Amino acid sequence: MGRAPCCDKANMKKGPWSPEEDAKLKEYLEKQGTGGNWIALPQKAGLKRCGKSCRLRWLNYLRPNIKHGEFSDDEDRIICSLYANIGSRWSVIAAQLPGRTDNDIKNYWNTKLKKKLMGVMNPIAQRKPQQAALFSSLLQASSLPSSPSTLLSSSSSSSFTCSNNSYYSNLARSFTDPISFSSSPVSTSSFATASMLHPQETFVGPMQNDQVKDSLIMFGGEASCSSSDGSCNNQMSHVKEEYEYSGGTNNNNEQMGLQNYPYNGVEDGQKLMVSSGAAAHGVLNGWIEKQNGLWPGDNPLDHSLEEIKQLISTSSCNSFLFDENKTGEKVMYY
DNA sequence: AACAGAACCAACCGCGGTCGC
DNA sequence: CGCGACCGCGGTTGGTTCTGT
Repeated sequence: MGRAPCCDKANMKKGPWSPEEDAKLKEYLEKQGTGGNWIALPQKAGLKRCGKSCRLRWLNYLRPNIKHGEFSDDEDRIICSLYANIGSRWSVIAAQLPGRTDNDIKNYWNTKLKKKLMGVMNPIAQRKPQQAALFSSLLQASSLPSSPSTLLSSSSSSSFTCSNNSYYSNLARSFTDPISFSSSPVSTSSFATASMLHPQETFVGPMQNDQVKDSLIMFGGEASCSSSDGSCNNQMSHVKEEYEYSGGTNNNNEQMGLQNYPYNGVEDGQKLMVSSGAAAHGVLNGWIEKQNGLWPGDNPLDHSLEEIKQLISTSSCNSFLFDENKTGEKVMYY
């Protein structure tokens, strides 16, 4: 019954690997391979290490063609784009970056890239042009549609799936308090909702009340999606309610067409809050403002979605496929 | 120069899915 | 079919290095 015990942990060495151990492991793996069994490997290789530890050491450090050091701008964009799409699935992201390990990318994201992005968010509210441009670039790198209305009008209500909705909430999570969201499940359970804030509504967040002007539009992650097929139709009612609350008009149809949702009518100077569900608890994330008819991601000088796709498609791994039919935007499968 | 705090990153831990018995 | 080991993943920890005072 069952397999043999894994390893005697009491006799296993832990902590940093010595050069001698590295050499032993590398030599063994280059000659013998894993043999499909990491657990038995350390004994065969003469190492007092757990098989899991050996595997990790090999994958993250000893494996050939591992790339260490600075991440390039293109790598940054790919990471941002994929994180916005699929969340913290580091192994999947790593598959798009040859030579990078999931651990490496995870560390890079947690220690540098996330801060880089978060550092951009506050100045956005303060309208510092240079950083706003960077934010714009990152939004575009994240395959953000040219405007919220693009996202919304491209989806019929019945096909308003989590794949679409995770898009904003995952992006929002990129900018949000890691304590609040780092442990949140990713794309399939998150949902971006939207609401028009009533001008008189009390609003607690980083912005001062006097900054909250008429017709603020809020995007935010919302409760988890419970349906087994990944669809979030139950959440549509939430959107609908908030829309009704906002005083807007809708067609009273259960399958309210999202094109009726008032993002198309957003005017210059109105702001979009990229946020998460925790906004209700006072955790906000940042603001983007429509100016001259454009959202930050509209800058025609920025990388297009096609360029991002190209970047990804020309990388070594072809496990990703864009499903153009589902959203016309950015649902990815692997 | 010494210390404190921040940043970095390798390694560990625990969980969920898979598979062998 | 059920149990339990194995595998791979993402989150977290803790030691080391860097930076500022």
